[in-house]
Amino acid sequence: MLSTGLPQGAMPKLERPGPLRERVYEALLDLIITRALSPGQHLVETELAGHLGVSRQPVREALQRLNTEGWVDLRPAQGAFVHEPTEQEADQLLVVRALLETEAARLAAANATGPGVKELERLCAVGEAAVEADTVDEVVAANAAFHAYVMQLAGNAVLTELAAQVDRRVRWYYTPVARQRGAQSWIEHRELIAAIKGRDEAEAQAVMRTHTEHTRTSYHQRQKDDGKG
Amino acid sequence: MLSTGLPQGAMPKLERPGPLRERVYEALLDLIITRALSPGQHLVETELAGHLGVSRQPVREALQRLNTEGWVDLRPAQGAFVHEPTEQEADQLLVVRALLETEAARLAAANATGPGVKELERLCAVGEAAVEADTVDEVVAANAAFHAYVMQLAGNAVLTELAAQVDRRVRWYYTPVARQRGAQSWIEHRELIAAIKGRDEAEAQAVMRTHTEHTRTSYHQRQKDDGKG
DNA sequence: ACTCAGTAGACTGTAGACAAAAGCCAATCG
DNA sequence: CGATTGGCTTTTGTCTACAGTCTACTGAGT
Repeated sequence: MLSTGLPQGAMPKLERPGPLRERVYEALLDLIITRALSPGQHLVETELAGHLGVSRQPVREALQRLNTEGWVDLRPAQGAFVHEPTEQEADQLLVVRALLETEAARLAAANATGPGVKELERLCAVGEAAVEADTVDEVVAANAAFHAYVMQLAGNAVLTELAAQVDRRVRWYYTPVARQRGAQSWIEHRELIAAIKGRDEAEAQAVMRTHTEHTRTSYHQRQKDDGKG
Repeated sequence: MLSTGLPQGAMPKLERPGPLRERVYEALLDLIITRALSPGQHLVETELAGHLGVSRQPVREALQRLNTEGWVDLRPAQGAFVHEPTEQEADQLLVVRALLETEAARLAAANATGPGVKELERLCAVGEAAVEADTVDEVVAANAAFHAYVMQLAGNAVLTELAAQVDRRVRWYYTPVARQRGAQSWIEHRELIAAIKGRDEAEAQAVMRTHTEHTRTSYHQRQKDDGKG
């Protein structure tokens, strides 16, 4: 029992810098996602280390983790290259993402609670406001938050972990498309909330499948537009 | 053009040792799966390094990869501990595995080819022979090979990658159970082959779902049996 | 007898140095 | 003129050393 009488909530959780490799990992991942490092680019350990002000070791560890997660390709005795996404791979990622999200929607409907639905509605409102304001970054963020919360409601940590990885990579390919179907997307989110609220697993599953399928179609449409533009 | 007249097929592909971290990774993973390293055990870098005859660095890199894949827990400034599987986590893994395998079955049915079905039948025969001979290790291996080939027929590399990871972890929990339902399992495999051969996506999906569900039930049954002892 | 401070040990986290492998370019020979 | 071989440069792969941090034990004080 603590006898200090310190207010529990006020503990500032004094920030530990945490392992360097973590921060290097996040820094590099950010650089890749924002296209500051373009696909196919050769990443030299000493350069990155010097640029980030650390030694080679944390850089190496970060690169290896990025390798296992598919962000960079690590060719033996030659170095790290930013992964080059292919059309085929993008499609496969979308298929898997659809699968995981659909299952999450079903489980969310099965486990739905009052507060959970309430939070979903709040997140949805945030997203709709962002669409109204036409602020792309916030729309993307709100979309991610909404899907993440559905995933959380599913209550399956393994599923969540996998979906997080797949989602980030999908979003890497998909960011330019986000704007195109802003409004329609949030209408479908509303439908999903209704299904979850009614604890209708089949309906939630169907809605999410349609939703992700629309995203996939939108992506392919974008590809065609780029081709002719 | 090679003018040396060397026989092309006879090139022994002289084995490159490959990166040390890879071999350390495989060695450690093997030790974990075979329970030579028991769950919760504290892994000391210097010990492992000395025991394997290498320096700490490759060991570190291997441990970090094992960490991202969920085999060990890496507590900061304290070291690596072999992950301790919980009942809940096992169930969640089985759910995800069922999901991935079911989708693979559907895709395999969609993409089925003559040679592919033929190979499935061959693998199934191998498995049935192993069951007949009652050689546990071979049954497990044949089962893994069969499911891996179904996955390959699905033709989705991302799905394959994820399923491989999940499968290995499931099998870690599940190995002691494998023996119990040897025969029934291969009957269901035959049903799956029939569905794929007929290119009936819905049927393949349903069969695989039932199949994985049986595995899950079997696992829980085993848990109860262990409990009563 | 119990609690708490102080201290010593062990292990990880990070940095720097050395050695080996792969790619590249130029010079040489057919 | 083309192909090959040799050396050179660059980059990774590995090892050793040092500093920071956490844990556990010991000993005194209440």
